[in-house]
Amino acid sequence: MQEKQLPRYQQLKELIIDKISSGALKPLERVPSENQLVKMTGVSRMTANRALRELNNEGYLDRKAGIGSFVSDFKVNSHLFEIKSIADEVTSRGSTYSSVILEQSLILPTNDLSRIMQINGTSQIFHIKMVHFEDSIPIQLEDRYVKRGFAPDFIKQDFSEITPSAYLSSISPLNEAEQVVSAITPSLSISELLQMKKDKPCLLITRKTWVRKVLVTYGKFYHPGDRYELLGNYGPIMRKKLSNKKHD
Amino acid sequence: MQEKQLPRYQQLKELIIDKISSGALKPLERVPSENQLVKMTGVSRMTANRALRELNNEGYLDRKAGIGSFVSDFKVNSHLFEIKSIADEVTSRGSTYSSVILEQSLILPTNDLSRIMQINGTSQIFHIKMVHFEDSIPIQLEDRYVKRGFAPDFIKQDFSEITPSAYLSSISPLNEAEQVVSAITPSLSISELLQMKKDKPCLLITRKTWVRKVLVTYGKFYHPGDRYELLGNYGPIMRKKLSNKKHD
DNA sequence: TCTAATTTGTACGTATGTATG
DNA sequence: ACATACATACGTACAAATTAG
Repeated sequence: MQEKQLPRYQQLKELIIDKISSGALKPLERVPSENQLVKMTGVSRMTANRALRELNNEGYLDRKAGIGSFVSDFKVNSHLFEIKSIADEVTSRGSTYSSVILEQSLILPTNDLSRIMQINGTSQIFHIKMVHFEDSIPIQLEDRYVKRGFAPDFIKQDFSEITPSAYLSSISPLNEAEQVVSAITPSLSISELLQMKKDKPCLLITRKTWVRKVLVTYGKFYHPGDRYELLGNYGPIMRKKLSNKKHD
Repeated sequence: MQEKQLPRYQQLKELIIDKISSGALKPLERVPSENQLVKMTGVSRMTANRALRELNNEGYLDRKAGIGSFVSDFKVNSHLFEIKSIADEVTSRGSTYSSVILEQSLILPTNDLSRIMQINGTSQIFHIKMVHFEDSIPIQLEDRYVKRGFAPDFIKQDFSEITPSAYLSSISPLNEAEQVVSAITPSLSISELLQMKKDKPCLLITRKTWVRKVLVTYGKFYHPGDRYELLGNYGPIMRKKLSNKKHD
């Protein structure tokens, strides 16, 4: 039903979020200024200001006085989700990142997989399996499935250059994620790939991500329990912005 | 140095956050209305509105048109931190919660502990050790230290009635937290307390919480890997408010 | 049911300051 | 010096929700 219309600042926000989600506005691109929004939509400048200011607070935009408002790049988005690219994580610790690709293919999903990814069993999906290293020591086994329509060129990418996570974020900012963290005893093959001693535990992160309410990826990420920790900060600490980017 | 003064709406926000953090304003208590803030501080109503509105968005306050603005209760705060009381978690799944207390005492910290908790080695601190059960099956071993000054009556509490987490939140909303999640092989004693099979992994959460920039608790939470998962949602899903509370 | 008072929510208009190019 | 763009602040107005009488 929804007879009632949303407030104008909210309509403006959703208009812009939609453009970001659909890819019409890409990371680092300029969004209309407050005054442009005034001319375009007829709202007052304070209303346009509120829309852009709140989008900034929510991490969708980066704004700078005298410059303009820009769509956040995927780093900021991943910060929003507390999900960082593993390569960034490693290099930010001052270590050397490397990777080995075990599989990169287009496959038919199993029954379980087609159910989880909410697709027809006859639609092919991408599968990537790779190990990520920090200073030549394995720290993550990535086993990920990607919906074909979302990233048609997934199979052609060189994932030793850009991680799947970073590549997917570059296509379109992911706007929803769910992850489950658990501790497991790894299978023999996983244990070997991660060069773990027998009977040592694994930290397993199972993650789904959505774009515009459509599930686009499903992945399992295995970490050696004694070589990896998942860190979370909550509270005012979060309120730090990095930036120092060039625009245009 | 900070010659430059903060914007007035920000000063107002910090004024109110300080009162919440210090306990001068407790959960569910009324905060001054916009018009009262106008009279008290001389700002315009829109400035007072912005301060209260942002505190609402950040989860510090619950506002209702026609009623007023109130400090969020600890449930909302824990939502902010993504840290729920284990008892709530269990009962919200429809299971029965119970617990066994192993230790509840005032102790002298070890060297490591006094360093971690940033206190003098001669100051006593509280120690609680207990097991939490879901339908009589152990799901968490809690091993927590609490600074004495923060909760002087900690030792007298009946933690079979209220969990340490809920009790601490009731004293003062925690406004900062850090947690590290890892997978470990539990020691024999932990493995027995959690009724785990030999060599099964544990999910270990090590958590520190602060109030007003002062570390008040440090705890380790052990979960059987096959009976516990840590769930995180990120994105627009988070934007749900429950409420239905009585005010006055 | 009606009215009035209070409180929040939204919207507009205006003004001034600061940062950038 | 000037134009552009964001940041803050004040003032006003009306609407919607709630409570008190």
